Formats: sequence, structure tokens, C-alpha cells
Amino acid sequence: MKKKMTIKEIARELDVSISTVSKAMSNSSEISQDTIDKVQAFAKLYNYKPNNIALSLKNKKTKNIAVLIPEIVHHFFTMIISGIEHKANELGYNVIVCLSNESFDKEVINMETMANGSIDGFLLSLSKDTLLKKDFHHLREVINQGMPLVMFDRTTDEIYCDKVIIDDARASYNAIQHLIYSGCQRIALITTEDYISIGKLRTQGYVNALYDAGIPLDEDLIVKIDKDDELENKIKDLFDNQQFDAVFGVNELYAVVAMREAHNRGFKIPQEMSFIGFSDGILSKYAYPTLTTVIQHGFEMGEKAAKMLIDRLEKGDDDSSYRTEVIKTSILQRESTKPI
Amino acid sequence: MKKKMTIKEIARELDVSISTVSKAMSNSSEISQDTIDKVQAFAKLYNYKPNNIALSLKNKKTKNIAVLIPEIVHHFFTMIISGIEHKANELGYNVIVCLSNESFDKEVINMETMANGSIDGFLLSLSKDTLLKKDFHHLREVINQGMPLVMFDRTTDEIYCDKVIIDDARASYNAIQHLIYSGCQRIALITTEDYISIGKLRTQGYVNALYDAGIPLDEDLIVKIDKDDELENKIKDLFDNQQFDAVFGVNELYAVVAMREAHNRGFKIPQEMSFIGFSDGILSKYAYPTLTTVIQHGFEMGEKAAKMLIDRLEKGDDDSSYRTEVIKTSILQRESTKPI
DNA sequence: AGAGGCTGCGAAAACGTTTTAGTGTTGAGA
DNA sequence: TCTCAACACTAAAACGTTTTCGCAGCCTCT
Repeated sequence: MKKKMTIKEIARELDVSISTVSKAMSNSSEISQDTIDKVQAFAKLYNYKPNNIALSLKNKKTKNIAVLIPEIVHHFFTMIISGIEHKANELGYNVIVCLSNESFDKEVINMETMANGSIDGFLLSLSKDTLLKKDFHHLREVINQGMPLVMFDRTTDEIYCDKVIIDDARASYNAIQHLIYSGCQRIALITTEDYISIGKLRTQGYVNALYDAGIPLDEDLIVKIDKDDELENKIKDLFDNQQFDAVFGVNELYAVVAMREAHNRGFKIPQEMSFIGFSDGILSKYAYPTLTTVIQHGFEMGEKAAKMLIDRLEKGDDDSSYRTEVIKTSILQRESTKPI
Repeated sequence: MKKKMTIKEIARELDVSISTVSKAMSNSSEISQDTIDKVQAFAKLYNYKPNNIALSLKNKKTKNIAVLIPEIVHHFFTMIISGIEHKANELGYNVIVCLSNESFDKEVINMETMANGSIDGFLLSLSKDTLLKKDFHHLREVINQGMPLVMFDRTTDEIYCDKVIIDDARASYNAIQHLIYSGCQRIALITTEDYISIGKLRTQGYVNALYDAGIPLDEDLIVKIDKDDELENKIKDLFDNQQFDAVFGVNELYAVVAMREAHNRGFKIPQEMSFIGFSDGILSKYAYPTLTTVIQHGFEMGEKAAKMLIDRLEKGDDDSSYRTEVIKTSILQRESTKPI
């Protein structure tokens, strides 16, 4: 086990001062070419690499950013992380991943343990719990300490900071419009409870699209899911009690499970019943039939969020000109809807 | 924006020495209760938190561990990460996620940038590229520097270190046995090329199970996939040219795609044809019909790997008594196989 | 009253680096 | 020969901690 080389070691071995070594390593013009060569050769030989922690302490920069998300076992979030990691690496940053598991407490703890010098900035998507509690003091605290924070996907209006979001209302509007154009009239909606901003916005898009198309809104066609374990039963209820010719699910799971129920009940898809999901995951891609879906471009969202954070870190424009970037969605037509 | 509180600040404000503050914060017996109270009250008031970087430098410990994986957009890997994160957090460590994207070069670069003080140890699953090249110098280097390394899932025999693996051969043996017990005789195998140790081992389990059951091996029933984009065609070829009553896929995607092809060709599942996949992802769960699958317990694997690494970090038993832990698999019977 | 032992605190080193502000030697110009 | 600049290098501070050692002052024994 080789001992770790430090500048100090090199200085001692080469019988020069610490400062000389440091400057030689950075090709400073203060140092003679002879010395530079000597030092760099020695450093290379012994595989010297500057200690990152020492650099961080000196520069007050860690080149680390934290991304705090509710869950990692979700295609959309992993795409976002991929995007973040990709962009961050490109710009010389490392990514520390923290999971809140949808818990307010864990979100707070994670932010506190990270905010003591370990990282330069935060990338955050709020937990359900936090959204419910509407308690954002931990975000305020971090921002007050001067640590940049960029929120993505699950955000709140109560905090002023950079944000990257999907235009959920529009995306959902487009999906419904797509169904209507393809000839559907009675469109069921499977969504989340309203405290998830995403569910609320997507519901709104649904409502607006129906309105603009002159189709009356039927509340009985809207199913709100709180916990995933009630999903199947609520969908069965829907099929038992209502008639409809299309289903829009605010995520791919909802759509796929509904599609399966339709399949079991002998509906022809998409001739008798059409389906659109949200978020282009593996489920949509390999469902039977394959699911038409709203693509959220998670990778791009991650890249953009990372870029916004790092820009703020490096440009340091604290002039609170916070921006909110909207990631466009698109519809990927597959087998579960009729061609327009 | 509040200025960051440091020990130095507190010392100055309270007109005591730096050492006194430090000791007071840790309730040292050297300091009078009066002073302790005074210091702690002040610290709390100004929300003092010790700077992690300074601590890292002093202690030569960062309380960070890196996990380097080939891909994050995979259910199995996200489960592993969840497990790692969970255990690491429990033990007071943060997790830095690095992605190699199956590239040897990125794996090397990631390890080098991490190994300069940023982390205390590595959790690693090898990239395909590295497995192909069989070049492990970067691992040796890291180990030589005295940095603990725990490999999981995709490992190599050429490197001595702690490992956590699935007993792939046995898992696959069990799956095939399951099919045989349920009455299947001609079982197709959809696997990866042999350089992926996982594909190789699972193939071996398949071979052994057939042998032990006295079923002759038919090489034509084995399909090897290299790139995912050739998957569908190779499966179609299989259906075109061979007859069989069961399919075992070495991951869930292979099994699901094959099942879909069977579905399209009108086979009754599982009566006429059975399917088993590997790794209990979302695809298996929501496939139609739901897919019987070998559960790998990724979360547990992550937890165990994290624990092994942290144990080594804290106990510091460098006596090279490297262990290899084997995570047991189990079979989750769903709709795609006949009950035994 | 002197020796010894607590008590409560401070000075300084150490972790590994960069950077600012010198310092000594050399050579050239006056 | 004196001065000044250029050159090549070094000393020391700084980043924020912890920890070892030392040192007063006071008390208690004998």
C-alpha cells in the first residue's frame, strides 16, 4: 500500500519549498523551467494527485452538488438523474444522491447534513409529505445561507428560486386533444389527489381540453388515486359503473393498469377504447399493446436543472433574477390510440 | 444572506479561545459548565454547524462513499442504490453516484476523480466494456492506495476484494427446475453474450438443470443477445424456426418481449407456453400476463454491499480476509407459469 | 510555607493546498 | 561602485477543525 503523495512530501524529497512545488505544478512563470520539469517528473513518477478536500477547504468550493429526490425507483427520476449526472460531469461536478422517500423529515435531515460544506448547491424535487405539509422552512434556510437551490418537477410557488418544470397542464391538454381528434368522446381521467401539484395541473389540462372541445365535464369519469394499492380497485369500480371510450392516466402505471383491465374485459384497443399515459417509461414501451404516451424528456430536464445550478454557482449572479424553465413535452403515438 | 458561523467567530464574540469553543461544543470535561452553556447557547442561536470539509481534512475521512454503476435506468440497479443509500445513511454516510454508461474509459476517469480524497471507499459494478477488455488496472491502483473497494453484481475473479453477488447459476437452475416441475420439456433460453459473467452463469444453470432432469440440451433453443436492438428479431427467428413450451429470459425485458411475441402468435400463456424472467422489475409486475420471475433482492444486495464497505472503513481490518457474500434469490410465481 | 494536584483555559500544531508578500542573488545601467 | 530590476525561490497566512501540551491560579496537605 503506497503512501499518499502530498506536496509536502515532494518538497522534502526534492529539497525545495512547498510553495515552489505548488507553483511548479501549475507551470507558474515564477519558477524556472528546470525546477518545473524536475517537480512535474517527480510528481508523475509517484502519481501525485492534489487532495480534493484540501482544495475544497481552501477554495470554499467542493465541486459537488446534491440532488434530493423523493424516490429513485422511477423511470422519470432515473432519467433526470442521468441528465443531471451527465451535465454535471461535463462541467466538472460530482453528484451526491439523496432520497427523501417522500418523507418531510428525511428531506429536512438530508438538507441539513448536506448544507454544512459538503456541497455547493442543491437540486431538489419535493416529497409528497412536504407538499402536503406546505412547510418549506428548510428551503428558506438553505437559500438564506446563500446556497443556490434549483427545484425541478415537483416545485412550489412559495419559494423563490430557479425552477425547471414540465408544463403539465399543457401536456395533459395536448393528450386529451389527441384523444378527441382521434374520435374519442367520453374520456376517463385517472389522476392523483390534488395536493400533488402535478396531479392537479394535469387534471386542469384535462378539464380545459374538454371545455375547449365543447365536451361536457363528467366528474364521475375522474378517478383520484392516493395510494398505489387502491389503484386496481378504483379502476375496476370505474369500469363497473361508467361507460367511456378513452382513458388518460397521469402516469404510465395508471394507464397500463387501466389498459389491462380493459383487455381483461374484452375491449378492443384502440378500436373500442384508447389509452394515453404520461412519462415514457419501460412500461409504456413494452405494454401490450404498446402505450401512446406523453414524453416528458426527463434527461433533458436533468441536464437543464444541473446547468442552471452550475451557472449560478459559477457566474454568481445573486441578483435574484430567478428563472423558471419549462420543458416541452411531446406525444409518442404507439398502438394504444387510433391514428389521427 | 447570513454569514456562515465558524468556531473562530464564536470565539471572538464570546472572548474565549478557539480551543475552548471546540471543547465546549463537545462537552469536554476540561471546560466549566458555565462556559459550556454560554458557548452552546450562542452556537444554537446563530445556528452554528461544524464545517464538514474542515472535519474531513482533519480526520482524513469524508463520510462519503462512491457507487459506480454502469447504468441507472434499470430497476435492479435502482433497487441496489436504494439499498446502499438506506444503509449508508443509517450509518452516517453519504452516497455519491457515478455512472460509467458501460464504458471502460468513463469508469477509469470516475475512479480517478473520486480517489483523490473525495470519498472513503468504492462500491462498484463493472461496465460491459471493462468486462470485455479485462483491464482492471484502475481497480488495482485504488486498492493499492489503501482505499476499500466492494464489488457487487458484475464482478471479476481477477481482483481480490469484498464482493456481493447473486448466485446466478443456482438462481437460473432453480428457475429451469421450476419450469420442468410445472411440466415443460422444451425450454428456450434467451441470454446475453458470454463475456457478461451474468449471462454466462445463468446459461450454465440452465444447462445443468436440463442435464440433471435428463433433458437433452438443444443449442438451437439458446438465443444470445448482444445489443438490445437485435432482441426482437432474434426472438422472431426463434419462434419461426423452433418449437418449445417455455422460455427463460435472463432479464425481465427478454422474457416480456418473448411473451409478447408468443401472445401475438396466439399461444395461450401459460397453458401452451410458460415464461420466467429474471429480476423483479416493474415490467414483470405489470406485464400481461404478469410474469413469474426470479427475484434478486437488489435492495438487500445494496444494503449488504454498503455494510461490508463501511465495516471495513470503520474496523479497518486490512488483513485481506476478503469475503464474498451471496444473496439468495427466490422465485415469485405469477401468471406466466403453470402452478407446480 | 512549600509541594503537589486540580481546574479551567489558551497556544500551537496538524490536515494539504494556494497565494501573498517577501528575500537573496545576479546582472545591467549610471 | 552604487542602485535597481529581474529572477527564482521561500515563509507564512489562510481555509475550519481537533487535539496535545502547557500554564496559570488556587486549594489542600503536611
